[in-house]
Amino acid sequence: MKARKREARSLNIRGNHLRQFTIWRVPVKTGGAGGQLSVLSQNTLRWSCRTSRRTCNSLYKTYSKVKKGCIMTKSYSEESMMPESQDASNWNDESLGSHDEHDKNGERRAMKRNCADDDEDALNRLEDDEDDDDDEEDVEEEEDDDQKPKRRGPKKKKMTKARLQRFKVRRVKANTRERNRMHGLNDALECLRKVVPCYSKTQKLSKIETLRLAKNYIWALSEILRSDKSPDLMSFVQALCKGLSQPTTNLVAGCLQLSPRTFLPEQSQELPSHMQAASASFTAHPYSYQTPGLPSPPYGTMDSSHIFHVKSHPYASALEPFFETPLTDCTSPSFDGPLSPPLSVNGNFSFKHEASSDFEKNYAFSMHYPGAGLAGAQGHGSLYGSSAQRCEVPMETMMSYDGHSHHERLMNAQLNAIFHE
DNA sequence: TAGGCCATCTGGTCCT
DNA sequence: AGGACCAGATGGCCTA
Repeated sequence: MKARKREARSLNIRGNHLRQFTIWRVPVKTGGAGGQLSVLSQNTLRWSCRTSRRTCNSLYKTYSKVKKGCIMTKSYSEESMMPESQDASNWNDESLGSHDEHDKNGERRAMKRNCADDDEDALNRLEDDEDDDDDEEDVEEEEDDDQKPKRRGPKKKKMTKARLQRFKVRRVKANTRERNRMHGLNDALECLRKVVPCYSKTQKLSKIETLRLAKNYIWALSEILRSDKSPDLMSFVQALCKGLSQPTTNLVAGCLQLSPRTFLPEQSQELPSHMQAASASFTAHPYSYQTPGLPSPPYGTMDSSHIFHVKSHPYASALEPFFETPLTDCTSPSFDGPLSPPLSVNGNFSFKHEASSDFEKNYAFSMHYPGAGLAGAQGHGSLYGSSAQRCEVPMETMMSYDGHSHHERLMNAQLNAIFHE
């Protein structure tokens, strides 16, 4: 590594005033932030970085290889404009390196790896640790009488070897439970992804976007029930996309074969007058539905590859103004992932699966599908007409529905439903 | 290089 | 004591 000896100065780190250590400026281009490799002592190096935590860690991994056998510590500061002369004791400080016997993070990471690979192996390793502990004295609670005020209340029991082992085993089991719990949560979220009006296997909605879209979807369906009339497509999609990030909006637009430009609020003033009127009929609501200003990830601009294209549609000419590209354009790259539940604003359409998919093998049925998905299955179905129109598929079936092999047919059905009045 | 998203670990809190 | 739940911390992966 090329480092330039810069200067010698004193520094106060964690109350320890270090004098006359050498700073090596590491040539890292971080928009003026940069990093410094400080030689605190003969065998102690310190990586300081005026960047974000993520960048600091990344850079640390690179520059920690500079001098093997040394104790490496690192620190970072989010304030990239911090003057160089500023005391680094204010920086977020943490210790790293296997040489640091107080390295809690290193131990945590090691435990993480063990448990992630195999809990049994981790437990075996803990047993090995237990063997190692036999050579040591019992671990007692850390006491710094000079540094910290004495605690009130009952003293903690001494951490005997047996207690330590039980603690470790308990921790491993708790990690397993927590992992499983999060997996269950993710499974439920995946189910939710499949019942909101936008689903793609290759471009999954993020967790937060899935929740936002689901909330919007529920609200939009509720509004339909409340007003007892079908909204227009534009206002419905507007309601769906409120507060969503640009990529998610694009995805929803793609699922509906719309151009996001035609319904995004910021572009609404550019819409033709009849579209604005249509939007107002749905968005002006006594509940004063508001999505708080949510930060949208800087994913970039609209990606036309997400836009659905259908081969033909009976309402193509009527829909033409809403679409970014001609509906008859079948040469454009098609949307990789279709909708999961067929989206219907009024829930009047029906479709039948043909015996050509994996889905058919497991779910042979013909049903009238109220686009509400969950809502339709649970209670909104009766509001969409006779019992014959209700979804009579068990919830488990609904939740595991996967319509990837029918996306074009479903899309046609959806559009048919949306504009069938 | 920055930042978003995610999985995982961890310790605290609450409840049984 | 132990399980469920939660939030913070961390590193990996990915994209702009």
